[in-house]
Amino acid sequence: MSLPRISEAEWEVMKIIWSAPPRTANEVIEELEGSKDWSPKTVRTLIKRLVEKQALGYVQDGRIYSYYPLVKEEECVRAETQSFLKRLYGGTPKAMLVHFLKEEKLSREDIADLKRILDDREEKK
Amino acid sequence: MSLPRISEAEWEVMKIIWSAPPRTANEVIEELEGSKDWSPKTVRTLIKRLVEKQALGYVQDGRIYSYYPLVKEEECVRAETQSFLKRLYGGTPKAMLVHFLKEEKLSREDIADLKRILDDREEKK
DNA sequence: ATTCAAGGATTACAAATGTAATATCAATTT
DNA sequence: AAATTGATATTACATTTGTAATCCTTGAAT
Repeated sequence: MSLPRISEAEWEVMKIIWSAPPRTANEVIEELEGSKDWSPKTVRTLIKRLVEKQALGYVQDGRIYSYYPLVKEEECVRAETQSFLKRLYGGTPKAMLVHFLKEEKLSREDIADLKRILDDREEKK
Repeated sequence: MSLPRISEAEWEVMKIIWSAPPRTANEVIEELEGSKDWSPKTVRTLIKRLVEKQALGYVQDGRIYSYYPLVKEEECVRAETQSFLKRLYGGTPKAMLVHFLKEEKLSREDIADLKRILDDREEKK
């Protein structure tokens, strides 16, 4: 089963549903209210498209639908990440890591954690 | 000056022109022949759109144009990366870094390099 | 001078995306 | 029973993107 292509706006919806499925349309709409300035109609359109793409399924309870993911978050994240990596960094993770480690905001603690992970890997070799 | 939005296909063109500007359309077409199965017309369309978006400028030599970037690669990469991070990882790079540092193929040398980068950052604090 | 080929310019056209508005249907309220 | 309300379903419409094809122009070949 191949993963559907999830657009930028659709990701916002998926993230909410992944975070605690199943969700009704209104729950999604409400949760998006803080972050996005979308009309409820817009959100419903996004949900509908995700159902068409078979990224979401639903169960009906009376006249209310509750939507749940048909695709796993990790898989979608991995696929997106691969495509992103390939597009921007020629597919090799190291260039990307260098960029991130150099440029992105990391706390001192984050840095310590990351170093520990690298140490760990070195030992296992 | 705000960065233009560069589409997936357009990135392929930009990467080539960034790598050694300026480039003629034919040079870009030729270089893409190996990796992409695009008609020369398609590549020209992409170039034209990038000019419209003011991602590329050109100099004319006779009837041949040579295209050069109007936007910096690092800036575009950073912008794309930010948007990607925000979309998939809620804006915090750490989760992603952990994943990659743990899972991706890295040589012992890569690991050493990465550690050095982290050390460097720590000192600058 | 005429023709032709190769650039660039213009046009094409469907699918995806952002961003809704309108229509319909059923349950709840009066 | 009629009206209202609040779900879902259908329709809308501009922009972006992928993927070219056709048209126009000019320098080169004959």
